[in-house]
Amino acid sequence: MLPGFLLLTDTTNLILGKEKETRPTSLTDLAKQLGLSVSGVSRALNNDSRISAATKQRVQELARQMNYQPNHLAAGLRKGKSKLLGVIVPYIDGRFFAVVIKGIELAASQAGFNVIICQSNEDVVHERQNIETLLSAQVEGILVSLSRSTHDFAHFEKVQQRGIPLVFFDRILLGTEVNAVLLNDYAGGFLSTEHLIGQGCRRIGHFAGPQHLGIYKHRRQGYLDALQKHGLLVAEDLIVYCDIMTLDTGKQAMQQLLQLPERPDAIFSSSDAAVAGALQVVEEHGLQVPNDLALVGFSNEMFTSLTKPMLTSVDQRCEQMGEAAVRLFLQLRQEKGSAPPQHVVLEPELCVRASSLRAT
Amino acid sequence: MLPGFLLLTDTTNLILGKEKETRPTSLTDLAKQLGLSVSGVSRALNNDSRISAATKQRVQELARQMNYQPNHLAAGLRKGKSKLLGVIVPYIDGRFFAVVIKGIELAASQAGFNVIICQSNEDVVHERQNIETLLSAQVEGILVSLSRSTHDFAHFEKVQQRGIPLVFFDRILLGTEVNAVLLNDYAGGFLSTEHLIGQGCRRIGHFAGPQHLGIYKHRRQGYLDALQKHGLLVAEDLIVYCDIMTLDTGKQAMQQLLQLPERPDAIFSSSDAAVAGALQVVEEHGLQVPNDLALVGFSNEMFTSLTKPMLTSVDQRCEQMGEAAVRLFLQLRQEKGSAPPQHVVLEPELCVRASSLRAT
DNA sequence: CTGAAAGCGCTAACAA
DNA sequence: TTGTTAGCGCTTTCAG
Repeated sequence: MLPGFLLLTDTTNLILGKEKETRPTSLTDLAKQLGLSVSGVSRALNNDSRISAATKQRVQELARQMNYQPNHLAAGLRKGKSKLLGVIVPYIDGRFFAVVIKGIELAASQAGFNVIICQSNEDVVHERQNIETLLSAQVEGILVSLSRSTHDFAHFEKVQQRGIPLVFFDRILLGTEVNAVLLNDYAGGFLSTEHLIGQGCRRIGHFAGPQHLGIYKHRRQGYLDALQKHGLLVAEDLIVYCDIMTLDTGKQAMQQLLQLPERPDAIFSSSDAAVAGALQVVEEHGLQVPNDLALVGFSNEMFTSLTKPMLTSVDQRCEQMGEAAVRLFLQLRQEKGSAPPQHVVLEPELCVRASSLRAT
Repeated sequence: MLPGFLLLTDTTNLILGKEKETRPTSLTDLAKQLGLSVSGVSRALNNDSRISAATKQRVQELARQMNYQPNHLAAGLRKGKSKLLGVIVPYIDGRFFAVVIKGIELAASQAGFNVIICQSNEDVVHERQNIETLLSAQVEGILVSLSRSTHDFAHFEKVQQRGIPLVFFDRILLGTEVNAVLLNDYAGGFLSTEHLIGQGCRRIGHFAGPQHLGIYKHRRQGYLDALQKHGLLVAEDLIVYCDIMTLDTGKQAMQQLLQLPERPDAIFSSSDAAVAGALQVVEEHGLQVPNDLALVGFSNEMFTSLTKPMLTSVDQRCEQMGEAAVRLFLQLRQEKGSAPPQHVVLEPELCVRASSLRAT
């Protein structure tokens, strides 16, 4: 065994205080000390207009001294407002959702909300359970990105009936009228493809994701329309449909396209991971990226700058998406559910890197 | 009284329901409907031993029908238990914390806890504020990974005084006795360095992080001890201290070491990002990895499998760390703060890849 | 086996 | 300007 543990517990100036288990100070405690009523104290602390500056002073002074901490549970119960915001994501590791959540937490805390995070693990059963959990926690709103296995809407109706604002982001169900923050995935597909065409590519392949999810469907449509606009033929055999988009499925997809009698000279992939896999396969075949075959991915993952060549990719504005979702929630809360559902659409940015920049 | 209950059982295929804003069903509502007392209903739902199976049946039946949702705020207020667990991390994007949080959320939800996430943004001022927020939210415990700018402990004492379990993970302050879940960073440094020595490297450089953080200090110590054990000289000019560890600081550090009269033949870096930067620089200098210069990073980031050559790295058991932190919290809650502070230490795993595997 | 009543800590009518 | 009172929804004694 290595001798390293000792280092972990070296100098100790005894900080852990188990002296006195103090119950948190309550309004009642303060009131007693001051010879005031609880409501008076409450008002003083909430800076109510009709309380003398002098008493406010006194109260706030003592509150600080006695280390008073308001009890949000109690206030929430009374006011019917928990100041809690629920978030459901398929998973939390992975850059996209992590950054979206960063944006959510930032915007929410600015508005005085705490954020409760749930993961559905891409499983609709979990997702249903998450909804229950969040409703029990009395959240004032729910932000959701759907699990991959969600095909119906029933469990969200309960939320709507309660009049709790519900905002979807990124992943929504096609054919539902809901409030949502979305990336313009169509534009992402269109721009990427047009960029490749501009680089002189003529046989552009596509790695497509599951088409019941709007994001993948739209990326594909953008791709198709760009081809059409520039008078290029759409060849269905150049499109590979992947159920999930990973490094490995990207490899397989690339293998498949390289078998074709006439191989593609570019790929627009709906995922960065898949395109990273493709890169490996292409090089194994002795082809040059980007000159023999150009690559564009989607999501602008961190690793796109670490491969060689670096990968061109579409940035999804993750952090803005989180912020926008919170803003939409705050707005819905004002409107008390009277407005029709709306979509906030963010525009993607094409980050051009070496994998699609041909020598001219 | 609202006549709205009936609507709840209506078949509604309207997707956006703005028909009727129904107040959530309460215990009182159920009690009235059943001709029972609230306490009876409460007991039935909590499966209390001294209630007839028959009534339990009846109650639970109606509860489901009326879509009853327990109010955790109210229960929490009454019982003094919120079933909320607070988490403070420096930031949430970046694989390490994201995965730790995944582990936390998983373990916590299994124990019936909801997780409130806060980001300190590496700022001690934020961190203090996060503590206030979480205390107000009446969390039953707090899991923290310190911000980079935290050098004192004052804001945590308040938490201890309240008797709220406090568990640190990964980043702790040296010289404090606290409950913590840690990686054996020392072993990580030791194993990495020994591995490089085993590959025939003799001048091994090190990218060191800020030494007031235990993690970086221990990694460096492991490195030093491994050198010593194998009779290699420690050269201080082979160690570069980086304030933050990014791709760019890694590049700079590598530049610096390549200027030396006698350049290193390996690097053990405290960070993957930095070692990825180093890789780029090394290749610009026309050197071969790993034969001219071998590389080992730390954290086992996803991109370590995407560079060429792939990067050897130390896996930190992120998900286990999250789980372990929750378990420790649950245990402390049982013990009511009578036990001395303890450290749970997880063993790292060296994931050997091409960047450190020399041809034999 | 079940009911009545008290109260968690806070806010907001209504009084004074 | 302050106090009184009631109650948010739930659990939990204490009595039946």
